Amino acid sequence: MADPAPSDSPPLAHTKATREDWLRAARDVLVSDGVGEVKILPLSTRLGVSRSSFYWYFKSRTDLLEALLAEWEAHNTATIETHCALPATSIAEAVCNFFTCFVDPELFDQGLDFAVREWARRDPGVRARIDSADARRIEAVTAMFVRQGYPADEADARARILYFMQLGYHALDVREPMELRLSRIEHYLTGFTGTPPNPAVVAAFRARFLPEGP
Amino acid sequence: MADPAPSDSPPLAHTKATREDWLRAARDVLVSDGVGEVKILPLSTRLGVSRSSFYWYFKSRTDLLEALLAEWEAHNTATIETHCALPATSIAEAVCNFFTCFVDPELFDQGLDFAVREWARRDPGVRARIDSADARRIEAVTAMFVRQGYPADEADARARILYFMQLGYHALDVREPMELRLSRIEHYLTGFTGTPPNPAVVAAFRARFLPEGP
DNA sequence: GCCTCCCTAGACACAAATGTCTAGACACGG
DNA sequence: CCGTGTCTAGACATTTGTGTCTAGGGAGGC
Repeated sequence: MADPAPSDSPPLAHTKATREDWLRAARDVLVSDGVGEVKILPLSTRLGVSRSSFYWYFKSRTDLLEALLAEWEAHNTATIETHCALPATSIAEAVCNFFTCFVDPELFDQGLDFAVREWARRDPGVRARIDSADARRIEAVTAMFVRQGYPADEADARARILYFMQLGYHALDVREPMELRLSRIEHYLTGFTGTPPNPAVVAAFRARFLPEGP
Repeated sequence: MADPAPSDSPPLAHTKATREDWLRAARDVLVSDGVGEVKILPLSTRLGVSRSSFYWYFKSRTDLLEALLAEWEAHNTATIETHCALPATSIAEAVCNFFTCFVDPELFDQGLDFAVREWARRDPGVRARIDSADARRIEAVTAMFVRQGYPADEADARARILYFMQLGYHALDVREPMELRLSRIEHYLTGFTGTPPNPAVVAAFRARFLPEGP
């Protein structure tokens, strides 16, 4: 995707690695190996380019990392906020909207989120930024429960259970087939909302993520 | 704890850094900075010892890491299993027993658990070991719900919500005063078990972790 | 057809880490 | 009091990473 990338700087023919290439490669390594492994020499090897070309696009390694952080900051939190704000006729439907973020990797990049979280454990600056991101996300989920009629303190507790549980799921790096994952949804919804969900809502959610049924 | 460590090898007077010292220092770095930063040279500096002394106690860096992993494997999962198996007269009490693991850092080392989890993202061997640890833990929590009368499938879903949520809480690295944390406990218990808890159980749990009340 | 601007390669200097080897210090037992 | 076993220091060779500087190649504008 985005191969010709006709954004604003048309990549000259003899440009072997664009700024986006460096960023993408760095992001991949950040996710799979952690900040500590985001190193210029290996990246240059992977891109088949001289190491010194890097310094044309970035001032230093720190500069590259800052760019990655900005990318994360712009994408993930916004996704959660918009999905929590989506109109819903019941709490079950609202929670399903929330789930949607985490089912579609295009919407919420779990790997990136966790890599940044790990990074934050060592870097106070990153820590501060992720703290405010978490606060905004929990606030969005709480507001969702409040809109569906929950009292403020209960909404707060349920928002935390829901958001923390979702993070925990990713912390474990669970890899199970969508069918198994969806099979638990009634019980999950009951647990999260306090009341059994309307079967129609469950069916709609299932249908959205299991296009082909037997 | 275990300061004199009169196990089998009495540390000679001129021994500047014991095997335990190396392990402890390595564990600290693993928790705070990740596997990638567990390096012999910095450890030796921190211990005020020559780098080469390390090779007396350990074959290599890998050897040290394996020792750390064994330590984790022995401690954390066992703690959860025993606490889930504790006798309880209600589900609320049982869940409180589970919570106890995560309130007392002596029982369950959250930092170490997360460091290993992060490590597992890059090392398939570690990944396999943490997978089986997670399976055992979830099994223990599920059994706890089943013993309190929940049907198998509901117990499974509730166990996951509870365990994943707890991990998510640590993933966020939440740092809030115990009082605030305990203030949400009624709602948490209601959410996790499906029914409001007996006030006596809540009071007992609060009293255990807030010794001095106003 | 030449000039300029964007981008790249390669060399230099240097820092940090790993692992190996040799010599030796220190306590304890005979 | 002297050897042996336990631990440590320092030097060597090697690898991998960072950042800087200089020379130059290629595409497009004039």
